[in-house]
Amino acid sequence: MKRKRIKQLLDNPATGEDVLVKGWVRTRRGNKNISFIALNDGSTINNIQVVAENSAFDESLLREITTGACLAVSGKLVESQGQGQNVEINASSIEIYGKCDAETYPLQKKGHSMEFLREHAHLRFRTNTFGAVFRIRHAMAYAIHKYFNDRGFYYLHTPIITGSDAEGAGEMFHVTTLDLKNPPLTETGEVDYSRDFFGKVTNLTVSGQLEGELGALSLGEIYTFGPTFRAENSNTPRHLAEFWMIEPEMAFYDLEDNMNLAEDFVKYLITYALENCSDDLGFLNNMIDKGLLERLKFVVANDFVRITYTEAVSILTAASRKWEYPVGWGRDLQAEHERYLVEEHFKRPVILTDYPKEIKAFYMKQNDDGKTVRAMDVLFPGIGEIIGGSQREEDHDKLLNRINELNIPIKDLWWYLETRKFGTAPHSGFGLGFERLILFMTGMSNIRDVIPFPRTPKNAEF
RNA sequence: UCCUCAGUAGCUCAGUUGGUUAGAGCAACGGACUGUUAAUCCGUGGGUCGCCGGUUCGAGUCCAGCCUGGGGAGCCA
Repeated sequence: MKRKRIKQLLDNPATGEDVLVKGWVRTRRGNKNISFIALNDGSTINNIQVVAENSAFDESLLREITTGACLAVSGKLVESQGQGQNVEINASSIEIYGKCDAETYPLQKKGHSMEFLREHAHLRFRTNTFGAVFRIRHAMAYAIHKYFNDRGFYYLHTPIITGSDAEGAGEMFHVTTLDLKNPPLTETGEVDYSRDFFGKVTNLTVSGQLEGELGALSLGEIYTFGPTFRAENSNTPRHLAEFWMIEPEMAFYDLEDNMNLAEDFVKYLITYALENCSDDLGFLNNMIDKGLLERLKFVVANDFVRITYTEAVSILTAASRKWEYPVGWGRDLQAEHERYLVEEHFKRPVILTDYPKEIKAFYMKQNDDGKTVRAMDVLFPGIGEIIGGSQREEDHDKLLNRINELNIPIKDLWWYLETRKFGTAPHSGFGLGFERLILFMTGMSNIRDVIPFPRTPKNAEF
């Protein structure tokens, strides 16, 4: 008999048929006559109830059906006599693939703290919460590719190892094959990277943007979706040392087009989840965050507020409120300021644009006022900046001047500058932090719980 | 990295001004129960009190250092 997924049985229950399911025991209840086994195979958050008449099975086999054990069960799918489910399987045979010693298995029938489960990341997939989170994570990854593919964007693979040290997005992880105990040295006593694997200093990428621009300036619209690495000593519920980022980059888009895309994109993803992950979202809404569904629907239904940095500073200055950090034109906005705008003043997602050039990256398009750049940050309730992007500076000389002002070594960026020399074009793009999106989508509160194996300072277990 | 809180049974926690043998609920295990839904009821076992020093007649409790984790901040996505 061919195995059926539990999702399939529950979605289209063909009662009366013999079925075969395989999965892991969530709980087993019963008395000396009958056993009820809740079985889950990961296809859905819902379990199927297996009913076994104890007299039909060896006592030793029944004893081994404990929480966590892996079973193959065949039997007839019937309407349930009990209240909690529509259908159940009357087991005719049970095979135990993997026993699970109840005395040493870390997961219990009852709830565990997120911290405890994080330390058991190899097993936490077996919980309802993490099953839901990682099914949603998958659905979002798929929806991202679908969104862009349907709109003529090309998926571009930008390098993970980079020789460019000029992206300026944070501390980088060094990549080397040199013997750290005994590295080759130059005459002046420095490490001689010309004898390293790539013949130069290399790092793990902090962004695929610069390479993404190269693709956009010929392919038109591209996006990247890959791992990103930051060696910052950040210890917060919103930061990872290894995370996934989506970076679309579009020729002929100005900042307005860029904002329109970002807003449409995020709303599409939320809508996709609402339509395709309702069981998992419903569970998370009940167990993790009672306001989750309401918030997701609200974001889809309402326009994002769009204001300039300068307008935001005015609002913050006028707010009758004490700031821990001062507000003033030219200062970067702090978390408390962003939170006020999103969660109190506007009570909806906010896109801030046209920041002072001093607090933004070198590649952003300079406005005519000489003071601001065509930047945009999309701020979300609860998680802060979910998207950061800009129109890019396409003017070769303006870009070169800015690079020189910031003392960025041109030898690392000659190829980037050449795109402005040969057939330059107005273009824009942004970066969306995938895990921050998943935080918002699931109502989870710590970013370490929305990536299967989090990498953070002092933690690379599993 | 800074601020702050915490670390006691498998899990979640209590533990009095420092004082004899460190407790509870849940889980596990044994038993009862004719269909259970985080089943229920009765019973049993289970401890390097994060680590290392110090103070003291005596430290889970007080002090110093370190480690780990949570929350907040910075950096950012």
